[in-house]
Amino acid sequence: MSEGLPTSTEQPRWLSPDELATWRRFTFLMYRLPTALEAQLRQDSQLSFVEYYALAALSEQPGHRMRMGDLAVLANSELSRLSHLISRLEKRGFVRREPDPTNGRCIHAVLTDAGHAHLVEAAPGHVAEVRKLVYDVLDPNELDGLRTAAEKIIDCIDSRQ
Amino acid sequence: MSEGLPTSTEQPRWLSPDELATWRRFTFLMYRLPTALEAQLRQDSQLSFVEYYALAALSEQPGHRMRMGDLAVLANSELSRLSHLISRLEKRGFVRREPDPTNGRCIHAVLTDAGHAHLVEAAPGHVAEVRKLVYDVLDPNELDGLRTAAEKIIDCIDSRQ
DNA sequence: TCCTATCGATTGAACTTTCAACTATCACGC
DNA sequence: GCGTGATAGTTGAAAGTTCAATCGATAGGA
Repeated sequence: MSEGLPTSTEQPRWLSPDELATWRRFTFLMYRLPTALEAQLRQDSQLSFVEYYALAALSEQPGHRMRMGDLAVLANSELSRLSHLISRLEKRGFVRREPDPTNGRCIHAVLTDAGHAHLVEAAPGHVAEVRKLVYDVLDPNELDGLRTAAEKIIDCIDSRQ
Repeated sequence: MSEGLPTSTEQPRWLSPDELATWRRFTFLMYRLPTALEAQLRQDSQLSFVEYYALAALSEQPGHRMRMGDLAVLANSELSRLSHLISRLEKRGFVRREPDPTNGRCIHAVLTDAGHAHLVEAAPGHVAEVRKLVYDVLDPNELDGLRTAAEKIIDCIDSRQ
């Protein structure tokens, strides 16, 4: 059913045609942009979007290491998903697991040298793609708007538990 | 690796700290918003985001029917994904397949009465969620900016094949 | 007419994500 | 010290997606 035309007798606050058009463009973007970026990453570096950002997050930590739970937050993943993902990266030799000496419950994901090297190879191509698809296309004003909008929506989601 | 600090000798056009911050917020949004919307849809209507928009697209067509390929475009899916998805919806009685009499290669996905009824049940809750998370949060100016930004990025992606 | 290429769609296998159940460790009150 | 509950992470199965192979229908040329 179209969100533009009420056919139920329930809530009356449907989207206006204009709002609907914006929504369609935006959902399309939320699908297409990740797809486009992943295509480049897979092609050139055999990495998915999440894998790249997991490695990237590790590379920014002192000691190239991080607790699984913290990494899950940075990589926008649930713990279970991250655990599987790290297992796969471990098999490829990009990451290893080490127990946290200060807390027996915690596990550190540690970037290996091979993993770091792979990331260093992958980063320029990925960043170039982000530039081409986003930063070269929007002017600073539009970028700022995007950031504000993103922050507002995220705050709203966060504020509901 | 951080996109903010070059460690490779290749391309020099890294993101500035400001650009990087914007990018992080935006990727976070691209993950969180669909997740939040899907949570509501699954909870209240046992539908995924794609399933909802596939049913919605069908409901807007004359005869509540559409060729698989066209539906794939509207639902932001590849044909294979859509084929599996329609099979699942078919099992639940929301959709059926019919051959296209005008072209033996084509198949129509047809919304059943049960499927339409389910969509009518689902729509108000979903639209309310979109309102709450997006339209109630952004002012018309910001919405407009979002739309322009989305259009520009999509155009850019489309223009590269 | 036949041969080939292309199109629209399906299929099954491989892969990834999700979900629920489980293990192990720690924190706290008693 | 000893249960009880919360925390951190893993695991396996189920669900969903992606990829490559396939199949039938059609279009276009020799």
